[in-house]
Amino acid sequence: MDNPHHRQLTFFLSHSIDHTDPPSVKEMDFFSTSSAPDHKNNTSSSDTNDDYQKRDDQHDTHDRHGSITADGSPTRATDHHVNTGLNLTCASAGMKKADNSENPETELSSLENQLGKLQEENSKLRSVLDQITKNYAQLQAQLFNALQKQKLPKNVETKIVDPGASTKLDVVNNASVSDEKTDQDVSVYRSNNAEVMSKTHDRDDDPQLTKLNLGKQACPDAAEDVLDRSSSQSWGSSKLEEQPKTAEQLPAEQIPLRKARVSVRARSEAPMISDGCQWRKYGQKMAKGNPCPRAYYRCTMAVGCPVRKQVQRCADDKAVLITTYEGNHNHPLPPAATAMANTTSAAAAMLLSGSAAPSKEALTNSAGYYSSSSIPYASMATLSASAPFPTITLDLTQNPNNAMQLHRVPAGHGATFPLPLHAAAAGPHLLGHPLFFQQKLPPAALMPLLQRQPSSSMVETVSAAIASDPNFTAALMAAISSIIGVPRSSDDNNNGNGAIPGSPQLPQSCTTFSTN
DNA sequence: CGAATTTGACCAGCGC
DNA sequence: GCGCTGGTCAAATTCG
Repeated sequence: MDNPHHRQLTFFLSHSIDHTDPPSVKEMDFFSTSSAPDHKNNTSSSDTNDDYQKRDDQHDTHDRHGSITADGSPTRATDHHVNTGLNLTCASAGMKKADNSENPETELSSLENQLGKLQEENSKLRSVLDQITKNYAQLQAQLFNALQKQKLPKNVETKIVDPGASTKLDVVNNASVSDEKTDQDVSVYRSNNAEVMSKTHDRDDDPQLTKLNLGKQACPDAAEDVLDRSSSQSWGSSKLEEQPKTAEQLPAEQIPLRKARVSVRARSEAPMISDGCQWRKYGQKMAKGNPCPRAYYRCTMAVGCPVRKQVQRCADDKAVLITTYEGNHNHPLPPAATAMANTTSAAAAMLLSGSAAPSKEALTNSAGYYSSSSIPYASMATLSASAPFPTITLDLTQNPNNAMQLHRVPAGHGATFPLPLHAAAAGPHLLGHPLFFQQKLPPAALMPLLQRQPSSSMVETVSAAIASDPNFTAALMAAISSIIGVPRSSDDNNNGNGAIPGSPQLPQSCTTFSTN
């Protein structure tokens, strides 16, 4: 919104580090980001997008000064004000000085040539990025198709009305998760995955979505798309909305998904963690077994936004704030809110896809695999069936060595399967990957991902931040989702370090490191 | 005065 | 059918 190019700029900048870029790359709009020497380490939440815009304006002003000189303005003194600390600008200034004795028209044509090269370079980068995104989406769609053929020999409709087909879930969730609807919905989700992928490009008629698709990664997009359906329909239980038909009455692709909830546990003294969204409290209840009331909030950033969240303090440890998100936003989000939304969407998508796929043995096997590996910071995946909805919990209350735990709480008995997941080290690539729990994905297939784990410095940085500041939760989400959702929507122009009020911002290095 | 919050009532789902 | 519980509504209240 404020700066539609910001995300893209960040992407390019992060890659320009490793390459010998032509000066043109540095001179592009990247001024706004690279010219701010304090930007990388800027931890001020007041550094809003407006500030970036102001900086852009200032640089534009400088550029205009330069153009004045290029036009042969007699006031050559403006050359001395051009130095913004940018190499290219300096080089240009130096070049101008060197060309002072030459014809201004020659200088102008030279600048035009450079501009042309810049545009050409930008165009190439855009096309490369677009191509990568498309390839990723295609590969993911193919993978889902392959998994479908592997695990869904029956056609979708047959599967939906076949209660006996719930054995997959039963393996995971034990006998208590024989919920037929859950199985149906999950099955539909899985069957729709490929369709979701393809629809990523079917929505190009939406101007805004077209922008988003330019650089969107398929995984989070698919997750959000799926959850879009889930949220908009699952929350349709409201009296104000039309009741969805039963599974048997609807075509497979129209069957609403089972609600997936994403719960975030974080230590915080504040009554509510800041996630960048605007919420309105609409109810409060005393929940059974917890002396602390549960507060109900709905998103008020757009009329009809289906997203709800529940906030409650943990009965065992009242310092722990449990925030449960449900649904997906139907409107553009500010960077901070996008971060959280991406994270919860990715987690929910992973839950939905994973709950249908993994077997107990698979979890155990994978646990054995990972626990036998030398991956530090292993955590656990918890399966339970007490919840009416499959719930995934991002536990940020643990010690720094277990900065983030992943608990899957579908239904039942509270059985715990050891599934080491080091979200910070193994990377949100896995955390947000719907296939992470797929038992038929050989461990070897995950190795490349695991090998991409960031250095310990990243881990330590995040972990230390979490340990030192409970409000870091939202910022961590921003960092995670900045990786999961790279690149994100055009209005997400804060390098993934959304301006979360009261929350410290992640060093840019985190995002840059993980992206590469 | 409008927006946000509080709080009791209401409804639906579920288990007995 | 009844009671319990979770979730939502909406009038009343509070706040800025």
